[in-house]
Formats: sequence, C-alpha cells, structure tokens
Amino acid sequence: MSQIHSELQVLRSRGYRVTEPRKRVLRVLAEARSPVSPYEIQEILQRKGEYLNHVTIYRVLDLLCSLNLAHKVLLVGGFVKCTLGECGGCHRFAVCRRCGALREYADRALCEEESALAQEFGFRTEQHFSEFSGICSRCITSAGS
Amino acid sequence: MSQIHSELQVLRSRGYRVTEPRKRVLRVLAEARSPVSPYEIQEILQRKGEYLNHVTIYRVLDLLCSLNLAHKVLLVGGFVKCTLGECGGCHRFAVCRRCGALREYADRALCEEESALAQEFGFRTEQHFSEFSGICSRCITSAGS
DNA sequence: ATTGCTAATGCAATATTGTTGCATTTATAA
DNA sequence: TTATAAATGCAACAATATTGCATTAGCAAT
Repeated sequence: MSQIHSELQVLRSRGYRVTEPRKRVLRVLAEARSPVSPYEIQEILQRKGEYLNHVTIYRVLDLLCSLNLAHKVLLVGGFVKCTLGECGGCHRFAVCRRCGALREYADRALCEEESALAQEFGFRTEQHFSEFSGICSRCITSAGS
Repeated sequence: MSQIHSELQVLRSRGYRVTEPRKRVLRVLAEARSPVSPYEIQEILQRKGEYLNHVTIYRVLDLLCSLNLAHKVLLVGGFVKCTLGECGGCHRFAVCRRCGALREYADRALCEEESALAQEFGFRTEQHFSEFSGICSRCITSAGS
C-alpha cells in the first residue's frame, strides 16, 4: 500500500536503476511515523524477512537524499521520506520531543529573509537547515507539558 | 590569552566546579577558528601536552552546551564556543563549506516568525536549530565558486 | 594550612555509527 | 537472450559515543 511510485519514477528519469533494496528502503520510509536511522531500517526490514546489508542502506539513503526524495533530520539523526516534493523554500522540520513525530513544511518568504540576513555579513547561503524541537498538537492536547 | 573568564564565572555561579579539564576544553574552543569535534579537541590538547580522556571531553562539552556556553553545530558535527551570550532569538550558524569558518548570529524577529509559522499547525516550538551552508565573504573574494 | 566530602575525572570495556575495497549479482538496453 | 555497467554484499575497519566503577581533586568548613 505504500506510495513509492513517484519516487521510483524519479529514480528512473534520472538514470538510476529501480532495485529491490531501493524499493525496500523507500517502503520503510513511507511507512515510518518518525525519522528512522539506517540501523533501524535494517531492523524493520529484518522483521519483514527482508534482509539488507547496512552498507547498502547507507548508500540508498545517500542517493535518496541527493535526489531530495528523503532528508536527514540532524536533530535526531534519522531519515524521513520527503513529503513536499518540489516547492518554494527549503524544507523545514518540526520534531516533537515527546512522541518523536515529525512535520515537514516550507516557506519561501522565510527562506529569503534568512538568506538576506546572512548576506548582511557577506555570506552567500546555499543550503538552509532549519529544525525545531517542541511539542506537536497531538501531544499538547493529550497531556500537559 | 584566551578569554574564558566569563565562562568560568558562569560555571561557579551555577554551582559547578572550575576544573582543569573544563578550562582546557574552553581554551581550545576559544582558540578554534571553526567547529571542533571531541576527538579533535583531544588531539589539539595532546599537541600542547595536555592529555584528557575523551570521555571527559564529552562530558565537559555536554555541560557547556547545557549552560549555553558552547553549541553543537549539527551540520559539521563539531562544537563551538558561544560568541553571543544571552540575546534575543535563537543562535544561528552560517558555515562556510569552503574554509569551514563559522559565523554565529541571532535575530529575534526571525525566530518569532518561525515559531508563528509552526504554530499554524499546532506545534509549540521550544528550540530552534538553524544552520546555513554556503560561502563566507572571505572565500567569495579570494576565489570563484 | 588541613581535612572531609562529593563532584569530577580516568580507565576499561563496549556499543553505536559510518566508511572502504573488492568480488559477485542484477537491472536494463541492445 | 545476452552483454555490461551499475548496484549490492561481504569483510574489515575507522570513527564516534556511552556506561560503570575506582580514583582524584575542587571547594567549603574548620
């Protein structure tokens, strides 16, 4: 049921092969509710009876990130499938410190403001990394703090 | 010559002891031009004839970060001494991908905008992590690309 | 100064995470 | 169906990080 068709299309269109390992990693990312590390991906696959060498997982993740099909969330050291696709502005992440859930979003204006601010001291911004830690809406309502 | 007096004051005022390892790590951070990893700190100290166990370095860095005297730069996995102190807005980093130099700055308005944006989908932001990768002013002038 | 107490450090062992080179396999085009 | 280059698996290793416990040393009180 996992939605990985468009990702496979991107792979093909960029000249990369559609392989079983790549499909497996993509499926795990698609089904995950929060960022997963390479070794977590390996464990999840093993439970499904789908073994993958961890080196392969690292390489697949590198490729997916280079194509912007996935992102590495620095705050938690895990990977997520991109939920936005092409859009204006860099991709930002709000990570719930309670349940670990992640929300991805983008805002072009904010990005431009950030770049402008950096340019004030002569810095030419190429990539933004913007992650927030806090409490998501579900956790706010379900419990205090 | 390194300026670590105010940091030592903070340690004392918060009830932490001022120890030789803490002073050594603070001095290395103060003298570093770009983020340094725990093991890099160990190497730098060794060259000075000041050995520290890496576990100690990890623990000192944890403490310094918890007191906001230092920050971990996620993009490069290294640590820097805080150059701002108490100020409005979260501390942001511009990392030059060419020379590795780092510039820290803050902007309260930007922070509030970001928080407001996250609040639109019910997220209560507690901490911002915002890092930019690009080219610093010195590298722009010294060479192309 | 000296002493006592507790925080802080060092050490050893181990866990986790990430990388490299090379032989083998497999997706894709012809 | 076959050729071939890309992709994977394996093995070894490198780098990074954590834990428990014995020892040391900073600091407050004398």
